[in-house]
Amino acid sequence: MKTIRPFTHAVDRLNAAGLRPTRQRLALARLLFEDGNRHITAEQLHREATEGGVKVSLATVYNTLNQFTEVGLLREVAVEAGRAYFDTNATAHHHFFNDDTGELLDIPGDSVVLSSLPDVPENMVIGAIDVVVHIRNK
Amino acid sequence: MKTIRPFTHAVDRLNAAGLRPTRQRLALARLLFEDGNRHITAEQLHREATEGGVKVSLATVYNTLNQFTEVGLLREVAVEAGRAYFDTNATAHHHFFNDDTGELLDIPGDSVVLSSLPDVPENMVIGAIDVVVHIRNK
DNA sequence: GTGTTTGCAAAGTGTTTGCAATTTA
DNA sequence: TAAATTGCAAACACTTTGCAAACAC
Repeated sequence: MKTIRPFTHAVDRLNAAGLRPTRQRLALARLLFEDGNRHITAEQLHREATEGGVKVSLATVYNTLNQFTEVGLLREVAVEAGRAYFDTNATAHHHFFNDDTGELLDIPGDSVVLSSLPDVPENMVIGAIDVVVHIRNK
Repeated sequence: MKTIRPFTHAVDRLNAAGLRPTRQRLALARLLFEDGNRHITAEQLHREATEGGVKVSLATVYNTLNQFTEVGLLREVAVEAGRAYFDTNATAHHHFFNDDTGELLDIPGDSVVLSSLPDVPENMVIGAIDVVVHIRNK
């Protein structure tokens, strides 16, 4: 055994999520999950797959990212209108967004903490909380 | 004088920002700023203007919203990919976003406070900080 | 075999842009 | 009248969808 994988194999992830481990989904899952936390757009993932010799259409990349998000494997992060970012870390955490480059970055550890939660309007519940700290070159 | 305006007149705002007070910009500025804090998309503002008898093209609404944002009259809030929201309160504050209805709402007062700011990557500065609390019907 | 998934191309959103006509200063 | 602004339509960027062919179980 050469490497220690932090999580299960891609096949197991897909099975656990009830998604058939097709060639395309497996390849995308490996790209997404085998290198730790990633922040990626559909175009980026498609390019990576293609350059890595994986034949998959852009439409399938979109569909797959959406499916993965639905089953909780990914989290979608809203940072700018017009482009969807997906985060392989689906647990609660926050982000830097580089407005110059479009790069999305985890904010390490607990260095941002919300000191209190607001009162939520009547009959509503809180879903996700997104904190995006926009940064740019000095 | 019938009403007390919390801020200057639309004309003055535009002049102060170095934008010519054209018929379209004046009408849009009134819709945006005369009723206090608003959260609005280009489509919504265009519909409002049209229904209120103001003739203005959707393209001009987009251009105007972008110009207003550039000069600091508005703030753009990223809440979901694919749609831009503009906030007439350009000062630092946070938002509820109703995932069911697409409605964007100020979080009142200081009920959310970031207890500490993260260390920013080398040679970078913090621009805006967006906190979006997603809510939905119970 | 049967139901699922894929790829393609077409369609769908939301937004920006080129340019002639209009408006503003 | 010179420069800025507008409206229209076309272009754009990103994403979704319909459907026949390919695939997984």
